Amino acid sequence: MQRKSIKLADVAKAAGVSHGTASNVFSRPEVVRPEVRERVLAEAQKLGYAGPDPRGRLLRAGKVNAIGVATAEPLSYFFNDPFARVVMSGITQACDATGAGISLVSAANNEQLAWNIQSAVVDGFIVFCLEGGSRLVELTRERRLPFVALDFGYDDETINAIGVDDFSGAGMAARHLAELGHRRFGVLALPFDDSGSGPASVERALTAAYAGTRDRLRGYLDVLAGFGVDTSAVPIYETDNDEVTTRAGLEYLFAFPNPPTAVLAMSDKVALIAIDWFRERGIAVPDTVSIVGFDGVPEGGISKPPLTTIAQPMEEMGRRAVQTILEFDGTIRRETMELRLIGRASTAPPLH
Amino acid sequence: MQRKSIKLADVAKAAGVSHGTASNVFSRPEVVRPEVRERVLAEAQKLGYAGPDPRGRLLRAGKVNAIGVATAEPLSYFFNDPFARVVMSGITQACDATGAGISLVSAANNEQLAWNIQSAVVDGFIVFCLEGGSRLVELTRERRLPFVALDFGYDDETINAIGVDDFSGAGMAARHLAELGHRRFGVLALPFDDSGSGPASVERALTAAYAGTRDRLRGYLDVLAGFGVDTSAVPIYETDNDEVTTRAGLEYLFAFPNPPTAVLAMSDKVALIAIDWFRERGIAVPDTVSIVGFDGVPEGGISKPPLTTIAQPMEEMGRRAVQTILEFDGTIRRETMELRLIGRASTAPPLH
DNA sequence: GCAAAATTTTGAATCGATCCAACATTCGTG
DNA sequence: CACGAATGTTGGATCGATTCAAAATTTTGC
Repeated sequence: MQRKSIKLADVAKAAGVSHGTASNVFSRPEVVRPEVRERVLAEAQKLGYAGPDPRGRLLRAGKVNAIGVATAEPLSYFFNDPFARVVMSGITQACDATGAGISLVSAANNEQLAWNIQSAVVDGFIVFCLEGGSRLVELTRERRLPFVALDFGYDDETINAIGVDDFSGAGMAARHLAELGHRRFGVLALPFDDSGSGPASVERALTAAYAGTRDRLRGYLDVLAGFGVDTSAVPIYETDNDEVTTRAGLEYLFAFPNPPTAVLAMSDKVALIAIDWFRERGIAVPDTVSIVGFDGVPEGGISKPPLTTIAQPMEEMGRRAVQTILEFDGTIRRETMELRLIGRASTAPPLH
Repeated sequence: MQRKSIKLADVAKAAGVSHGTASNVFSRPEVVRPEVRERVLAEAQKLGYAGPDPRGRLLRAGKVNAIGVATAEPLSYFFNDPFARVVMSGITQACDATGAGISLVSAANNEQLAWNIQSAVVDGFIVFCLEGGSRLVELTRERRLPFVALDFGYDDETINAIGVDDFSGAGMAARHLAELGHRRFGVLALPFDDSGSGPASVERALTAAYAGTRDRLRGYLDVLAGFGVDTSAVPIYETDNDEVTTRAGLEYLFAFPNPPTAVLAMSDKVALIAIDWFRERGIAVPDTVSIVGFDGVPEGGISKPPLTTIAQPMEEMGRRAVQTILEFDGTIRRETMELRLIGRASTAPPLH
């Protein structure tokens, strides 16, 4: 805009006062004599001074009053993914209440991500730990700012985390179906590690790198075993939590001679894709097949049929995350939030 | 964390090099001898140095590589409002492509807002101009950074803006209904100014402070007049674009002895609330009443019945906004985006 | 072995503010 | 009028880095 940007010192000089006084005019106006204040303000106006540059202020001030929200997904994730959106909703509530700002941090490639995390001007980070979360956590840790991992997919006890009890949550889903009378199951899993999708053996699944996925699977199988199901025969398909791999997973599960009467999906997203797939093939839900999701996203309430699911208190998690950052005092805080079975119309007793 | 935070100078001293060299180790590693680099890095590690503080860097560097997105609504608006979400989706796409970050700026009260805008560390602003937009624009203008107003609700030719042709868009909606044969209309308007909701006269509406609302109304009436409708008799209700006032508006419109067969809603949000209201009362849409919305939010595609609407290219607007900021060269850019009628099942010829 | 060229390192200047101890001025009061 | 208190103003120090011209060192060429 200007040839060279005006700074506070220029204004001070023009008004014939010290820069200290000029600074006071803007940051503590009551301390300077009205007459002088007017003069400085007038001069600032004349020079086209844009007001104290936050960069300068920031350097001096301790805190920024903004928190960073980081993910390894592209930025659009925050606005398009249902889970993220609900969590963000909770985060914004807490930020609105305390007047804190939000910086969205993310990047397409890893290098960008590192840079973006290193250069975010924030008081702390909330990290969405999805696949590849551990790298993100390392990057964030290096900033040595308070940060909290959301949805901890692994068990590093040295960082703040807010997560859920995947094991017992999955158990609730399995028990719900088993109590309805189901005995033939299929599992649509989330990624076990970075290696891609496909059918998975129980052994592989139980030694998965991603603790969240692993615990959910353990939760399923543990309960099913209690109901006398031969868990080693339960087909498991590892999806990428996307449409293509979920559909591939369904083809796999329903190619068996004795297909499942109940599907355990590790995310609502996968479950909703499955419901579409069933409809397309004329497979009745819940009459022919029951399905339970995981997460509790709003979309699950309006699908046809509405989805039975294990709901995470997403908004609450977002709010807690902000609190954890703002109130951080050096002691690690790890919270496990309650999961809740929401029984809707996608589950029913098996026909036979 | 630390008693006192480690800075680059400390590391430099510890490693026995100048701070200039220490700086190079981090920002241009290739320029310093490997041996020295290792030593500095090792020392940094030992001291627990968190890497160059972005605040310091920022002061020196010209640009921040982040853009601010501002609104007078609370932060949750960005994640809960359908219109905002789709626009944000476009904004994030453009930011992802260029590697820019996003800071969300907003505040519950006006004072906070001013402060937040003044202290946002960004290269420019995208301003969501809703009600109260002009104050927001003034605040932003004072920062003397590039900024672009989205959905320009008023006609200040001195600022960048990306908007739509409200007049002709509204005309499309009205023509669609008129051509179906409708002659009795009701209008659910957005706010005309800050003064609250209620029935509005045509005169008041046509002199409204908010140009967007005014132009949409003019667009409706202009076309309707062309079809021989007595526009002075068309009931208009000013809503706050929320549930309560929309329902009040519907009570008003449908209390007339000869109620409308077609409703012109100035936003999809209002239109979708209306559809709910109709269903609750057993009023068939589109058989008894047709309704056209405005905006083209995704929800309109899955309502029952799906909503006929005037769609704004929201994602594209978001993308353009980012470009406008990043490519700003001092020349004002005002873009008018194309609107498009999406005909869906909420409109049909009147029964009689 | 030495001058010239290439590579590294140095340290002062700068970015734009805020803070604060010291100094200056004004005011009230006996 | 003098003195202490109250109120305003000053300018140096600081926040934490980057930059760049100049100085120091190493390498190259002959």
